[in-house]
Amino acid sequence: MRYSANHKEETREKLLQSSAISAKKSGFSTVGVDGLMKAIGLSGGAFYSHFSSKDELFASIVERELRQSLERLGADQGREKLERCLKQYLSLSHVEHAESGCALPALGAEIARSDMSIRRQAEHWICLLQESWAQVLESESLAWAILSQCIGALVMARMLATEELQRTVLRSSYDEIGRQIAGPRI
Amino acid sequence: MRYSANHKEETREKLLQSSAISAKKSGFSTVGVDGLMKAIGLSGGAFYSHFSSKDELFASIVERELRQSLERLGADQGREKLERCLKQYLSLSHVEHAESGCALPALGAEIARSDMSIRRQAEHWICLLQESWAQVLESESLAWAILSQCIGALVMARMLATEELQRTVLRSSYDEIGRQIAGPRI
DNA sequence: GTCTATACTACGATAGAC
DNA sequence: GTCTATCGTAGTATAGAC
Repeated sequence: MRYSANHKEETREKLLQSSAISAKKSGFSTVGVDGLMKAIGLSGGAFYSHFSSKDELFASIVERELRQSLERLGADQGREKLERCLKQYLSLSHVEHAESGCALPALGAEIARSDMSIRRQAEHWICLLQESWAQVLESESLAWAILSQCIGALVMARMLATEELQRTVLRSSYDEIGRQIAGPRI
Repeated sequence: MRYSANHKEETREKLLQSSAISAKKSGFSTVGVDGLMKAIGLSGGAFYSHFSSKDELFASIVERELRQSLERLGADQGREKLERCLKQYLSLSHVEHAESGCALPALGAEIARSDMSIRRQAEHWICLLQESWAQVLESESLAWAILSQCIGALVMARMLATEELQRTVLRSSYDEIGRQIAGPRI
C-alpha cells in the first residue's frame, strides 16, 4: 500500500473528530459528506474508504461522543467531581460552544430519530453514566432526574436570545440541583 | 379572485399544522418544501404563495407551536392544573408521539441554531410559560428548573431504545419534581 | 487511500399558463 | 391560488485513474 499502516486509522479519527464538531454545531443532517471531507482537507469521494454510508458515520460519532461524555462526566471519583462537572456543564461557555460540548443536548433529537441500533448504542453509554451518578448520589431516580435536567437546561438556554436569560436558566438548574442533592432523601 | 376570501387563510393554516407535525416527527431541515405541500395535497410550487421562504415557514411554526404550548401548559389555574400537565408531559405517550407533542424537545436544537429573530420569538413565549409556572410555584428558579427538566426528560427518553428505561426516566423526573414541589423552600 | 468525474436524486426557488 | 416546467445548486454514492 502507498500509505503507512496507520494512515487510514489516523484519517478516520480526524474525520470522526471534525465531523462530530460540525454535527454538534450545525446538525448532522444539514452538513454534507463533501463538506465533512473538505473540513479535513480531503475530497468527498475519499469518504467511502472509511465509512460505507453517512449513517454509519453518524453511528460512529454517537458512540465516540458518548464514550467521551462518560469519561468526562463519570462521577466515580466522588461528590466533589460531580459538583465540578455540574458547574462546567451548566456554564455559559458550554451553551455558547456546542461544537466542543456534550452531544446529548446538541444531537439528542437526531439520535431520537435514528434507527434502533444507534439508540441502543446511546442507551448503553447513557446507562453507564447514570449508574456512575447514581452511585455517588445514592439514588437511581435522582441520577436520572439530574441528567435530564442538565440536558434540558442546555437545550433551553441555547434557544434563548439574550445572554442574561441564558444565565438565569443555567443558574436556576444549578441551584435547584444543589437543593436536591443537599436536601433530605425519602 | 377565483378562490373564496378565506381560502388562502385556510390553506395556510392547514400547511402550518401539517408542517409542524412533519417537523416535530422528522426534523424541520430533513423535510422538503415539496413533501410539505404534497402532505396537504398541493404541489411544491404553490408553497410560495403562502411563505416567501422555507425559513419563514419555520418561524411561523415556532410561533404557532409555542403559543399552543403556553395555552396547554400555562399553569394559571393553580397547582392541580400544573400537576396534571406534568403527568401528561412526562408520559410514555408524549415520548412516542413527538408529532403531536411539545415543540421544545423536538425542535429545540433546530431553534437554537436559528437566527436571532426566531430565538427572540421562542424566548417571548418561553418567558410567558415560565412566569405562569413561577406564579404557581412561588419561585422563579424552580419554574426554570422544572421546565428544563421536562424538556430534558423527553429528549433523554426519546434517545433510549427500550420502553422500560423510557418509563424509568419519565417516572424519575416526575418523582423528583414532586419532591421539589413538596419540599421546603428556602 | 485519494483524486476527478459522474450518475442520480433531491433541494429551494422562480416563471408562466390557467 | 395552484399547476407544470424549469433553473441552479447540493445531496449521497459510485467508477476508474493514480
